[in-house]
Amino acid sequence: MPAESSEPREAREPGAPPRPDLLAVLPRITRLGAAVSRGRLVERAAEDAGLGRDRSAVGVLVTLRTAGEPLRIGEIADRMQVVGPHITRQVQLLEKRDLVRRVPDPYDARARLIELTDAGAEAVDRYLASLLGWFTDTLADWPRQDRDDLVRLLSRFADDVTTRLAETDGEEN
Amino acid sequence: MPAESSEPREAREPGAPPRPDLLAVLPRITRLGAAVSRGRLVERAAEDAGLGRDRSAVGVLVTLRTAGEPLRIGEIADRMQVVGPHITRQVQLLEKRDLVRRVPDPYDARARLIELTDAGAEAVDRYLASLLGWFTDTLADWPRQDRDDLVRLLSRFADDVTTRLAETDGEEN
DNA sequence: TATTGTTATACTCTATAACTATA
DNA sequence: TATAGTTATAGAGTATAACAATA
Repeated sequence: MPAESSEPREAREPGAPPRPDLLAVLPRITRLGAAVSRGRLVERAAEDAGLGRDRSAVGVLVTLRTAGEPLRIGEIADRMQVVGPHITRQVQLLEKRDLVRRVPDPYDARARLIELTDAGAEAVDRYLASLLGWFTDTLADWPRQDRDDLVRLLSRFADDVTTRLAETDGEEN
Repeated sequence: MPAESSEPREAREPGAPPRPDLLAVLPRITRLGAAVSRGRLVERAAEDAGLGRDRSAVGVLVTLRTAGEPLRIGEIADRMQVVGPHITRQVQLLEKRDLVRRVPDPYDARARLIELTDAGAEAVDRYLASLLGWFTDTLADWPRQDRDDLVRLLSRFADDVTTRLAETDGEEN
């Protein structure tokens, strides 16, 4: 690993050329995002799990599954970073397919809690097993240390970016 | 690989069961992707650089910039992983704004090469400096070793996933 | 006949606006 | 009056189909 010398941060003026390694990462990340979000991997995992082709609806199920408890419409929307009406429609479709159900919120009669049915929980578990299995297989040849480092650093990176992004977006108004 | 395709999917039996830390990474990555792709960070960087709000068009400019040379419509589409007609329209819009121009392809009269104008090159450089600067700032507090590891591992991960995804998508047809 | 690109059209995902019911 | 959710509508981004020109 060549520990090339580069100057510490903060020496960044507008218009200054970005670091070459960052510039090289950008197209890779973009391609990765496009391949996963528009490619057939996710779609096929969803179909194999009996979830059909609706990516947004799958997102709702995964959100409920990782939450581990019933959530309100607004909470799902927040976690998925989309607006409420979008979730309303997805939940309606999922309800028709008996993958989720609505139960009253004991603390607020305006709201309903969205809950996975048994069928929904089983389907989303099959989906996650398939998808995560694919990534596990992809990383199978990596040294354990590298895998652990990737998971650790990527998690921290995602958290840092999300946090800073929320601040940045907020202070603009 | 003649690949008996009666059971190509769901080839996930032995190997490695999905690890819990992977399950924890998934929502983070999803949120990161949503925040970057739908949030205001990219949009604002593009506006500051004088590129307007059109994300796809910005993608075309970045693709040309990182390629370092004029590209054909089909080549841009391949690199962005979208279909040709989409690029045709983006390039038409960019041409109207004098950010790119078309020049004849000396080797094939059917094709044109798409080339950044000076104005286009300057704008995309401002955009990239702004965007990458934001990420550099976000990583500013990280230990040097962690930053280097992240860039290295994330690049390799993106390459591995993209490669394997291309194989997987391909063998399905 | 195959390939490059364009035109026209349709679909998916998500947002905004206006509204209802409860707090 | 403010909040949770719904209905209806609009927009951005991308795909598919049919076609033109050149190889």
